[in-house]
Amino acid sequence: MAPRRPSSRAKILKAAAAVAREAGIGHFSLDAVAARAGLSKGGLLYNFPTKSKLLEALVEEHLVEFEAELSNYAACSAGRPNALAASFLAVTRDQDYPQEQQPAGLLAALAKDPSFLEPVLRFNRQTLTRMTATASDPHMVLVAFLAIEGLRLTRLLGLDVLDASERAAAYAKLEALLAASTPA
Amino acid sequence: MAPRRPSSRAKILKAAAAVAREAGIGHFSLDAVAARAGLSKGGLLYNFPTKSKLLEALVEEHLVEFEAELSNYAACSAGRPNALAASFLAVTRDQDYPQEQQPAGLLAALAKDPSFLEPVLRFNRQTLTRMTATASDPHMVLVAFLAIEGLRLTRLLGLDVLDASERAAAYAKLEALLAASTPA
DNA sequence: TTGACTTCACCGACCAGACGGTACAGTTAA
DNA sequence: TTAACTGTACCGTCTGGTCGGTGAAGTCAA
Repeated sequence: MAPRRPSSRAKILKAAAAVAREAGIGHFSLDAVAARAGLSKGGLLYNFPTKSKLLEALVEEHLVEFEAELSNYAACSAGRPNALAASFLAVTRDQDYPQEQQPAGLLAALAKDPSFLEPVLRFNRQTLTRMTATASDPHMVLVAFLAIEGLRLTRLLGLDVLDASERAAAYAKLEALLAASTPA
Repeated sequence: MAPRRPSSRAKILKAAAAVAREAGIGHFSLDAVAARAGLSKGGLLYNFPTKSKLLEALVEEHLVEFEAELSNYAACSAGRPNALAASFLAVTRDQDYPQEQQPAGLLAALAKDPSFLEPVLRFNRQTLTRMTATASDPHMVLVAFLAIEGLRLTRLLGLDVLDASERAAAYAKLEALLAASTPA
């Protein structure tokens, strides 16, 4: 599991993410990744013996990064009601990047085989379970989770219809709902 | 615009949707669509001169169907607060199909070229504008819209983590929030 | 009526390029 | 020396798209 030469692997993963974003999913080719990483195809395939392994690693990397990001925010939200949901929201707000910076690797993986997203599904399920476990109003947390996923996924797919002020309003409203949530 | 022989076009579009669902996006090939439609590739390309045109039509068809569905529900919601949002929610609830019945053609189109989803973006933008225009609490409607999109997109991508009872609870909570919404 | 001609809808062989993956020889650091 | 790593050449497959047909139906002049 531990890479012997982490620099190559990391470089490749970064290049792969860039290719997925720029070339578009569906044009995610090994040649493109190798070229982008400043590497020959042989070198690429030495590090990732198949395209599937590369996509798997890309999904894995994204999850690890996101998890780290989430726990960074945990401190700020600690003690507040619905702390985890508030962190999830805060991460999403602060990652409000334009479409060119989305983790398109997830989509490239999906295009190859939907089952590559199973780790994401497990992570989301676990996060949701933790979020509702301590919630004063679990149903409100469900709605908030869905809204946040709505924000994240519309962004990922380039289907984000909210303008900047609407997004800000949505974030604020969600924060308020989470902070004030009591069973209806 | 009006097809001279609608039967072939309709048959092909149906087959294309089926192929997108069953073969998975990324394996959406013209040969597969032609075979599924009981047609030669030549015949397919007679009706849709390029793959792009086919995907375009697939997206268009989906939007038309969804729009019709939405206006079917408009009557039921008429008069209620946030009528359009309520309809949008109701359609989403009643289309709570398993993942095998999702409009995967949208993803196939996305894989080929993200700009194929622009009509969807326009439609969503328009729907959201109409939803907020008459809302007593526009920010609540924003949140509801995002939550519904969350439901729809997680479903589409196979990332739906809610179990049946949670989904039911989420639908109910959203209905309640929309029905009772007054400015916070 | 009939025969020449046109259009429509479709067929299927074929092609060129892209792509994933293999084979293997070379290089370099320990 | 050896093991980790890289580069290059190549292969087979898949796939979108082209192209020359084919039969059925219709049109129309003589």
